[in-house]
Amino acid sequence: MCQQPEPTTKAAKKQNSILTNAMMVFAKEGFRNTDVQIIADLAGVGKGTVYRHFGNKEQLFLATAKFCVERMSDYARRKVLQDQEIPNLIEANGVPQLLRKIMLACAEYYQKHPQSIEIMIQERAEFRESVYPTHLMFREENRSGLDGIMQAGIDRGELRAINVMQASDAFTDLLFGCMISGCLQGQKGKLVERVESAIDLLLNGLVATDQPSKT
Amino acid sequence: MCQQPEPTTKAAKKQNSILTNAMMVFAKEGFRNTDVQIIADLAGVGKGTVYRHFGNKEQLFLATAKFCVERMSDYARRKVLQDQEIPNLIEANGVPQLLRKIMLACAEYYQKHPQSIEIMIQERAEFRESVYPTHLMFREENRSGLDGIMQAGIDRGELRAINVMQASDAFTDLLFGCMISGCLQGQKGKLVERVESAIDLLLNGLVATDQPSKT
Amino acid sequence: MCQQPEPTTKAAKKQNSILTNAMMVFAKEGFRNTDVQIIADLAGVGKGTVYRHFGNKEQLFLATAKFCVERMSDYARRKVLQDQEIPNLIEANGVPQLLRKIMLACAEYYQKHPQSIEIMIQERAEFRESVYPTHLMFREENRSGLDGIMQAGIDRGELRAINVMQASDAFTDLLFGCMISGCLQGQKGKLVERVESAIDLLLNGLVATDQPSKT
Amino acid sequence: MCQQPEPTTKAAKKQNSILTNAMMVFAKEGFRNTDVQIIADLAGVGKGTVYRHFGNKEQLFLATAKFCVERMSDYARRKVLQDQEIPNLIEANGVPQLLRKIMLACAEYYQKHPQSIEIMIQERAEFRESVYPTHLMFREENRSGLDGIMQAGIDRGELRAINVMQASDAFTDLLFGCMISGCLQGQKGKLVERVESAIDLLLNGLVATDQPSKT
DNA sequence: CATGAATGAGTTTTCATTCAT
DNA sequence: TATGAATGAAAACTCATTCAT
Repeated sequence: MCQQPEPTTKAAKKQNSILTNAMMVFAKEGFRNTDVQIIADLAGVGKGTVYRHFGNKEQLFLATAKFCVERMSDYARRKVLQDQEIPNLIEANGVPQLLRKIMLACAEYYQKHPQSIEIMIQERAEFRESVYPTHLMFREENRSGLDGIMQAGIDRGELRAINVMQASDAFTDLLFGCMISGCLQGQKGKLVERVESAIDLLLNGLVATDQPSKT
Repeated sequence: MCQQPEPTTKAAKKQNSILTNAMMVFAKEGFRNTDVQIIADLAGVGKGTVYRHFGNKEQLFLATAKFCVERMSDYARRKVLQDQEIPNLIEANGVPQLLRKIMLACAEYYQKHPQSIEIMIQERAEFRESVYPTHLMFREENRSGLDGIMQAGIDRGELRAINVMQASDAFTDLLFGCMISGCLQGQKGKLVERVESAIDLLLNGLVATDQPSKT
Repeated sequence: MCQQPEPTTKAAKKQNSILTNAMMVFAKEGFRNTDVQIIADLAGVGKGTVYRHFGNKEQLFLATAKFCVERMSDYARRKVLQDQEIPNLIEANGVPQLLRKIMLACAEYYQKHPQSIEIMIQERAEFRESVYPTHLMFREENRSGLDGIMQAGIDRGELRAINVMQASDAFTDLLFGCMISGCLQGQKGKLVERVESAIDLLLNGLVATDQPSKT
Repeated sequence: MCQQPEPTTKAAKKQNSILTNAMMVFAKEGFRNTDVQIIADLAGVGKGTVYRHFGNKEQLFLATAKFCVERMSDYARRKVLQDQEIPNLIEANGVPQLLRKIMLACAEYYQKHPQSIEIMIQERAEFRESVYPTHLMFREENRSGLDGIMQAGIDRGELRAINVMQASDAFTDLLFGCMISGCLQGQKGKLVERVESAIDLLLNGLVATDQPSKT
């Protein structure tokens, strides 16, 4: 389960090999530090072939970033949905638990593939506003999903009557922050743990709930 | 109030001018994309002078990052403390409010100086684990302060009996995430707003507190 | 006769062209004074091509030095041997005459190609002990030949019972000295003459042979 | 005995210190590789002072070369003459022995101060024909002396009736060759030995003197 | 006179991109 | 279609020389 489907055509296999190796090298060396020749060598193709397939280094990188996000997305979707529909999952888990599962699924993927984190950072660092970052596009696409789940949580009385968009942002920002700052100093292996703790705090809050009585 | 003290000696002024311009250019172009010549030109000095002062491009960048973090730190300290002691502030504001103020002070600085955010991202992207990132060192230095405030909050019954280290991490990760993902697409001007909303959610939680009664 | 065989493949021709021009420029300007761009321009290739073929300036220079020594070696070998075996030559000429011919063949080459002398000096000046100089390697390879001829001379009663290694050294040192100090002030055209005179003196000695009778 | 007289005035001492350190650095690093700053630092003066005294790097180097040759010359003169006149020395030693002593005195100096050899090579490599090399000027100045001694040797029947100029050249060329090629591979300590053997061969010749009997 | 900070011309080297085979 | 040799623009860095203090 949770395996990537293998590409079938020969051309697709070659593309896949290039992207896989590009991911490794870009993650290890950074975008500017990466020599396309190295990627071509690792993929076992000529440099010209890389350019034929992806146009230029920038597009190769962006394709790599997209590749990473899609793999993450696939992984999380399979992991969370497991062939069920969102409403069923809400019913079965309750919204808070479902939100937790979604975040943890993402964290799990990134913990297994820390290269994806590097790619994401490289993309942000190199392309800033000039290219709409792949992972933000991913977030945008999935925002409505997250927003919908949150709204359901409010409707079901499981969540406070918060602003769903702000809450979605807080969720993803928190995930981001954990990934970027938390994966240094050998902490890469503890990403899931860190995200879990952070999400629990976000769900339940830091302030003592019997606080009002104090007033 | 909240102004940087100006450097007095001539040499310090020159260093300051180089760093200020370096900050602008590195933030705009990214580390690898920056030609040191441009910084020298903007600072009104020869390229040799830049190298004389900072050794090489890498050290120039790291000095710039340190410069940014120190300015942020000074700003937040002045803004939050206002010549008072932490215990007094806790007494006067309560812990949740104080935590809010600290985060907002940081957010305010970064909203005013979005270049600092870029510098931070560039540092992470370029130097990864090889150099202990300046902003993480800053965080490390200040962690004990944040931890202490949280502990006081628990002792005072204002915060739940959470793990203070995890909570500190969650706070800073959230701030990070907001800065990095939120400052795109013209949202740089809304950083404070975004952080404010996120911190409120983290403080109060998403889950409805009267939830148990529903069961 | 005594012509270099031309390289056949296209790649070899290009390498040859680069080396030939490198020899000219290095000899004229010196190693440190030479801009690789100039060599590339003269060879009619891009600078990148030069680096592609030779790695860096240092290796380009060392390849040039090797190129020079090999050409000299080929020239001298063809000139002296003329398709005969050493023993035959000894028989036909006698050892002193053969030694003379060898030295003169080398001198002839250097007189025709004074650039080779410059390259040799540059190599010694720039790389000192760090790289085992090309021409010393050449000497080492050919020492045994020279030693053998000398030993034959002693055996045949043509040479005094000298130490053959010391004598070989003296021969080559003398050639060296003539080349380096003698090729200044327009004396380059007289190298053969100078070597010839010096070798004759070395062969026959300066001291009057009827000297003993004076005692 | 054989000590350099110390400079007396303050300015002269400073010049001397600069030259001594320049000799060390130029010999170790080569002319182009040497940073004038290093020399200034070692001499304990400002870089400006070096330029004030010597004009530019080239002139500093040439002054250093001159300094080296003069020290060598002084050393050899003191060592050979020992307060006597040339005619007396000829009378006392005979010409062949005197020539030997002269060469060995030079060799001794260079063996003690191999840096001087490097300086000589650097000068030749860097300045070629453009500047009349210091050591060749030295040779020119002393040629008449050597020529005179040789002529005396011929007149006294100690030397064959050779061409004295050619013989002088052969002597110095041989010394040169020994110095330049012989002082590699840790052989610097054996320079005197090598020169001694070479000079003996040059004096006595390689060809067997009873050769005529063979006819 | 002495100093050493400032300068910028000059060089090496890399690597994205092209295009002839 | 695939290749990889060729290219040259671009950038980091050095250091001889100057000159204000």
